[in-house]
Amino acid sequence: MLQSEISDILKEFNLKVTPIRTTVLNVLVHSDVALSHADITDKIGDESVDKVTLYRTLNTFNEKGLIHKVATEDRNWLYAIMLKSNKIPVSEHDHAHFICNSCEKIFCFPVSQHTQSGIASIKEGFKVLEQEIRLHGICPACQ
Amino acid sequence: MLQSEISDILKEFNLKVTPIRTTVLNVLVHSDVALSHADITDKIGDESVDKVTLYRTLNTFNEKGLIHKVATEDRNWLYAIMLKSNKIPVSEHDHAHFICNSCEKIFCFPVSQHTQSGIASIKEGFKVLEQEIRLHGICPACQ
DNA sequence: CACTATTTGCAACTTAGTTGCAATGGAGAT
DNA sequence: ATCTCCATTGCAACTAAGTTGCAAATAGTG
Repeated sequence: MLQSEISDILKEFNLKVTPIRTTVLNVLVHSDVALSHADITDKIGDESVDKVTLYRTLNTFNEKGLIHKVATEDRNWLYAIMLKSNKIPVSEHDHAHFICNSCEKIFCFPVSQHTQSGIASIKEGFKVLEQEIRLHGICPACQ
Repeated sequence: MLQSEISDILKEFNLKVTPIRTTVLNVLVHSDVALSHADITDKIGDESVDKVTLYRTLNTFNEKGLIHKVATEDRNWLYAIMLKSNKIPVSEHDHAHFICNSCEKIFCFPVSQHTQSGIASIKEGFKVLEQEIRLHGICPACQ
């Protein structure tokens, strides 16, 4: 993905284009798994980013619907962008997370309407507005 | 539920019967929603329990499969027991959590095999071993 | 270029949860 | 009932993730 496309995404979400935001978004766009604050810090590597700034950047992205947060089993946050095939991020309320028991990576992908409908009326009297499905197992790379 | 039944559950899970465990299990058994460490401390009230002991008690219960932990959106742990109709706890890998957007209570209930099957093969190459479904919405009491 | 609102960096703080260790106590054996 | 051993408990100090306040820097607009 070109640098200009990263900028375009930021502009589309009404965010000022800054070096940090570009760097962070770039990392997220090129990852197929959800990343923690520490993962992102590592990936950025050299030109170290202040931890507070990174938290704020991620929270801003999340508030604008550009990425979303997943709380892990060990009570950390993971952050992931969801891109449609055309590389434009979509904000999605209904999605699934697959957590690999072996490598502990978290994969994130949308869930079909068809799969959702089966769950929608689980219990009398509970009005379901959005949902997340967490799957634990073994990812293709670890099998 | 009688005090002797609480003891029986502990024994059944190979846990020594102690006053603290009895108290904590009693609180969990009588709650229809998942409780945080702080919730449990509050419910116990007077005869204050050391926070470390409570964490250890909850983790022990969790390891033995007597209760299970849910990570909340605000990165706290909630703890819940799952009872079958006959009031014997079941250790269940596949279950759903319903989080009320209004009162923020978390309800926990098993998911039918039928509902599960729809999700099991979401993505090629991912071997699903267990799953959790999170539903966000409005609980009956808040409608 | 100049101006303003937003973003960034630093230091200090908060809070959930953990670790180490000594004291206590449950429950099976005698 | 008492002894003994090992699991459990309580306390203090610690860790680590994430937040807050504030001053300095900077994007974007005219």
